[in-house]
Amino acid sequence: MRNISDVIEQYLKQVLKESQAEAIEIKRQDIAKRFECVPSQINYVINTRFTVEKGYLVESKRGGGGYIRIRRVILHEKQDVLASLMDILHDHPRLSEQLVENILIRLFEEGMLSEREVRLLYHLLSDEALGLNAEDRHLIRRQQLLALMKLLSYH
Amino acid sequence: MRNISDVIEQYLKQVLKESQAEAIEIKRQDIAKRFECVPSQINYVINTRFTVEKGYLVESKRGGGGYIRIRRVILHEKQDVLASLMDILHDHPRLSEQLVENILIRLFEEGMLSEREVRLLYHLLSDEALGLNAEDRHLIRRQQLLALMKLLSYH
DNA sequence: TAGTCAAAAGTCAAAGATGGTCAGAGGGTG
DNA sequence: CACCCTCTGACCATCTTTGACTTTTGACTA
Repeated sequence: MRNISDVIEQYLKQVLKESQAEAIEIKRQDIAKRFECVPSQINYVINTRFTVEKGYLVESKRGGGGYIRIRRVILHEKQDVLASLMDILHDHPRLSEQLVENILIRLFEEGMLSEREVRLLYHLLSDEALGLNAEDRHLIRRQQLLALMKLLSYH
Repeated sequence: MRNISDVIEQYLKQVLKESQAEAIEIKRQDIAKRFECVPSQINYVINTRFTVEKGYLVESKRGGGGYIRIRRVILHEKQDVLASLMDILHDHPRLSEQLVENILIRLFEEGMLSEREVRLLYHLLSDEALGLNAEDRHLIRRQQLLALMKLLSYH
């Protein structure tokens, strides 16, 4: 194998497969020692090989008893819908309440959000909830909608 | 289990559950001995795991016959839960990710949010979604949580 | 009754244990 | 040669553990 990142990637995927479970927990330090590399190499591998788009979810905790947990997830069938909605976000510098509503309703129609979830999210993203700093409202909405879509992109 | 704090947390919750009662009384020293740690470790566990927003109340007495009493707060009215959580929002100028998570989980435990809704909201309110403007993060979180609770109070 | 003492529990800050980030150096490939 | 991926290390953030010092309380004593 060409480089250590590929080796570590294969190793982690192997462990994940053998464990039968949908998730594994590792200690960054341990893996780094095993492959004789610096700890941040592990972050590099994770950031480049275990992304959401590739079907992985990573959580971690610092401090004593810390860990990195890698979870295998199944991607949602409607990636195309999400992609097109993200294009829309990209095309609109201003994310008005109206636009947010349209996007949420679209997600509902595609079966990706329940009616209650739409109501809930719309309420949180409303002008009223977000407050007066009109500039930032559009920014926050964009970021939160992106976070939403990232979450919806897998089961 | 990863670290002693988690172990002690589990132990106390187990005792609480088995006792049937809504409160248990422990001796700090005894618990510390049982888990071979310093007594102040118990305070750490209590301060980080048995917080008000998680639905626990802790009282204690020093001196001879001293004790620590941990009580699971059971509120029967949704309005009471929401009111107490709003008090908590009010008491915390900084709304960390951790606090937000605790509050959302509490709402789940009280039957006011589904698990999926918790995940959804948690992602929208995470540091990652809100971006680096640490100043405003706390403000946005407060406003959106208040909006959420207002919506939930209509039911 | 007031004072003293020992037995709890509380506080807090430092040390320890992890993981995260980022920018720059290093290397391989078209 | 240019560019993109990889690797490294210094510095940062967060959570846990520890211990010295403080406060509170009740019992015993003068």
